[in-house]
Amino acid sequence: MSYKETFQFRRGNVIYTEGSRITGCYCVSSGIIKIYKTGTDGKEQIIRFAKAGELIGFRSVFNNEAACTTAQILEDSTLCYIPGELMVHLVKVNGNFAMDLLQLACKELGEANSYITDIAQKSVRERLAEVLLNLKENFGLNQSQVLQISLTREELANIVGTATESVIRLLSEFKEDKIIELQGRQIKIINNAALSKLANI
Amino acid sequence: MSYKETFQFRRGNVIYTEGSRITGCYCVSSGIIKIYKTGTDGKEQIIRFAKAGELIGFRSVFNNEAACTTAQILEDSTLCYIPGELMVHLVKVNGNFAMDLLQLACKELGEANSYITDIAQKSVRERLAEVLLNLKENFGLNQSQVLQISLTREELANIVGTATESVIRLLSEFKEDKIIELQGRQIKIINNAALSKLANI
DNA sequence: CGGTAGATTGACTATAGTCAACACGAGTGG
DNA sequence: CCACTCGTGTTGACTATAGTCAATCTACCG
Repeated sequence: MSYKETFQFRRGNVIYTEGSRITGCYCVSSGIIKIYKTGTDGKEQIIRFAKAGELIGFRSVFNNEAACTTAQILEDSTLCYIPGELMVHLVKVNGNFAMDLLQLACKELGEANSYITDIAQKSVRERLAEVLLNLKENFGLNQSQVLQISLTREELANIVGTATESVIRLLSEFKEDKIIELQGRQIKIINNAALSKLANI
Repeated sequence: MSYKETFQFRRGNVIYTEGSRITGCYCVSSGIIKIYKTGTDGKEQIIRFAKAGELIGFRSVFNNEAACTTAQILEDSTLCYIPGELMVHLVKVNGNFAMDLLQLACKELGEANSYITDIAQKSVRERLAEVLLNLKENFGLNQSQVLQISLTREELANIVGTATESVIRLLSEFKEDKIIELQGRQIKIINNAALSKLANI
């Protein structure tokens, strides 16, 4: 694909910033990207993570608007850049490509709607349990049942939509109840059923 | 357009229910539709309203999934039904149609992301103020500055993501502060600037 | 070895949810 | 015509949940 250029990025690098113009999207070859919005008081709200095979930045490209989120590397990544004009061109001439993208956008929309309902209606405890299950679903566990994504307590709080201290207290509680084990940022899931129950899904 | 059929619906009618299969989408000719999800405890979370010119149900059609929301008539409506196969066909053969839909999905996605951040980070007071401003933006005011959409207190609560009683108390507060006036379900906005300030946008 | 970022804990507070009682008006059926 | 019910709105009292602030603690890094 002569149109694609690949780039390497390291943890902490910012791919694009909320409010900036972007000229294309990126397809993730490897690594993990954190996509977040910044609230009025400066607090991050993590919207989602993107991993290998996923596409970021397409919303701004199609709407021809400034980015409404910031994309930052969580784990060293390789990304392919795809120019906006190419994306638009492909959508216009290739019906299947258009359908794929539409399905992608609709999938994210469905997830966003669930997220809204959860944040609006569930307790922080329920949401944290659910977030752990989602992370397990998306990133899996290694052979020792440890979540294959490393997040600070603050980042966890910024997914759940709560204060860092609340996450810390709840994680300790889950640990007390033998649902998880903690070792620094490593979170080991030992009682999946209990977690599902806590999440109240 | 021989493919289109139009239907009349009355307040309270349900167009489709969360979990059900739908075979096409509806384009709103007139009226207002309430789109909501039901949380685990049965509480409605209103995701958005659709009014004349807007399209509902396309997410399920493109993803070929059960509906993830319920669509219910808030104000008597006329809707055009568009079969799913036609939508998919048009996306595949008409590049501009595909782009339009993609832009629509992306627009909703951007709004959903903002909504997530707001619910996660703002207080109920701020969110209620913001909701009133959004309703004004989307449905306008009549000549007496009254919001052109009539919602129960419970529905307001189900947009904001809070308890009915909290909405009632906050509306009374806004009234005390001469920001709005209330007459049953009619909400008159008298101090827009104060409302914006409260919403902390 | 000092410095820094992140993690943890305790104490306190505020925000918002719950529960219960009551008000009010629109319809309904005796 | 009147009692009644139902849905909605309102208010008060209480409670619980979660946020804030401050003090440490820890690990890692230069």
